[in-house]
Amino acid sequence: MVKKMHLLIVEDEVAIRTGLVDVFVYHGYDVDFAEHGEEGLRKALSGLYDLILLDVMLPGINGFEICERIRQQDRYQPVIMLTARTSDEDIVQGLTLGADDYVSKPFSVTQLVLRVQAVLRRARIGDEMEAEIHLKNGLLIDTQNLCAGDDVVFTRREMDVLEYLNSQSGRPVSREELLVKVWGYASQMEIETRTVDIHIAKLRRKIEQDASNPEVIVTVRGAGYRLMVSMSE
Amino acid sequence: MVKKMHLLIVEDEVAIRTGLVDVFVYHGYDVDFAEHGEEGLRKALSGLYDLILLDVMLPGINGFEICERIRQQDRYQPVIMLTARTSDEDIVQGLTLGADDYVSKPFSVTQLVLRVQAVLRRARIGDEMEAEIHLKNGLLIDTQNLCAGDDVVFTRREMDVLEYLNSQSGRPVSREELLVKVWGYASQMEIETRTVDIHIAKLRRKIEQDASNPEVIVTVRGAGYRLMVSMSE
DNA sequence: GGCAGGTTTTACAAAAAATTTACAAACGTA
DNA sequence: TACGTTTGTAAATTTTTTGTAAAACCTGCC
Repeated sequence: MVKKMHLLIVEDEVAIRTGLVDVFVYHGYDVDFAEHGEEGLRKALSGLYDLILLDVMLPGINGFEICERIRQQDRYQPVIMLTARTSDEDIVQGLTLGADDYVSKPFSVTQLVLRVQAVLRRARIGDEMEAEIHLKNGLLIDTQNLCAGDDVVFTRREMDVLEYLNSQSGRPVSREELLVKVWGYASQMEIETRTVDIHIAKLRRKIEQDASNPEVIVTVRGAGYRLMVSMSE
Repeated sequence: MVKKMHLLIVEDEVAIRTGLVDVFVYHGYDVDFAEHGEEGLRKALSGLYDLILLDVMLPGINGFEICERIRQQDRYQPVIMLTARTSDEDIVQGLTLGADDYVSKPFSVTQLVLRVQAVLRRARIGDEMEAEIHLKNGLLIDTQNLCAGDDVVFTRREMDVLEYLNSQSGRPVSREELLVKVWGYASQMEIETRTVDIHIAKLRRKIEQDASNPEVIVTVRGAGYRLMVSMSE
């Protein structure tokens, strides 16, 4: 079964925003939105979304800035820019700042849906999971067989967590992000569970030299967990 | 030794078709082709090809339809769609109908070769069926005669399962994959049958020393079943 | 029809995994 | 130091996955 894609729509005009939300919900996406630049930036940087639709003209921080900031954090986060301006300078700027596509208002809604799908598909191509993960402490994880070494075996969920942490290469990943990306929770809902912590604890018992003094899955207080992999590649 | 990959090219324009055939033959593929939709559909459904290149604009049945029919039969059959149309409708339809990739004409030939390679790599094909399977416990399976040793005989279905597990050389294979590849289930719909487990249990009773402690067909919980073959080759 | 061999469903038990709960410990901060 | 917050984790509980016996179901055959 294919997991629901999570979109973030950053758009201040109410009519357009609600329209877009409806359309994408109708098409089966999980949709969250932001009404101004600050909120947009904060949510965009949370790592919770598979794709971000970004209006250029926003009160507060503008779309270009947000896009630039996103790129600083995550080179691969898909972003599509929306704008009323049609001048070529904008397009160029949007692209050089790293948007994956650029749609001018007024746009056809089907058009936009299609572009979103295209960008998501393209993003998935470079998304192949690794067969092996080399941890900082030398342990070699076999992601296919859910094991490491001769006597360490992982459950499906544990491996999913490891793989996701690994895919974010060294960045601390929040519990919320894990719940969305690994567990498939919808991003908006209030979450009240400790299951992530429990899984981290179990993983640590399996992969750390000294589980009470973790060196591979490091806690970044207030931010999340961070996987330390071998530096040799 | 790696098996030659078999491609099917479904394309009505002679120039493009022969060009593509030449290119892929040059790159070491076994290539067959079809000139119109009906022939394409028939050949595509034969299950003989590792990958199908499908033009969208065809006389008779169009590429989308063919793709849809292929998907009904085999969820994992790799398909790449080719099209001259650049309208977004095509893209979306191709994607929702399940093509693995989508290349717009005019395309660069190297591009296309690369995409083909990428899709094939992802599809993990390339293992041929063997006449004999040497199991880890020394048992020698005669796949032609559906037997092993003097008094172990297999049913057709049991042998198909064994052969498919063997073709995936040590990788755990999920129930779902077995249902698609061996039973021919097509759908992405929720599957609700225990028949795979039952067949595994029967196989174990025939090939394992101690069926309640399997060493040849190993369960990888959360991932599937994995066949352990003799290491001497 | 009845039979035989093979396949699939059903039903239940056992095992494993996921999650909640509850409490303790660590941390940041005033 | 005292306080609220975040994190760690043992134990209990719930849910899911797996194994398998037995019954039901095919399908071709006499």
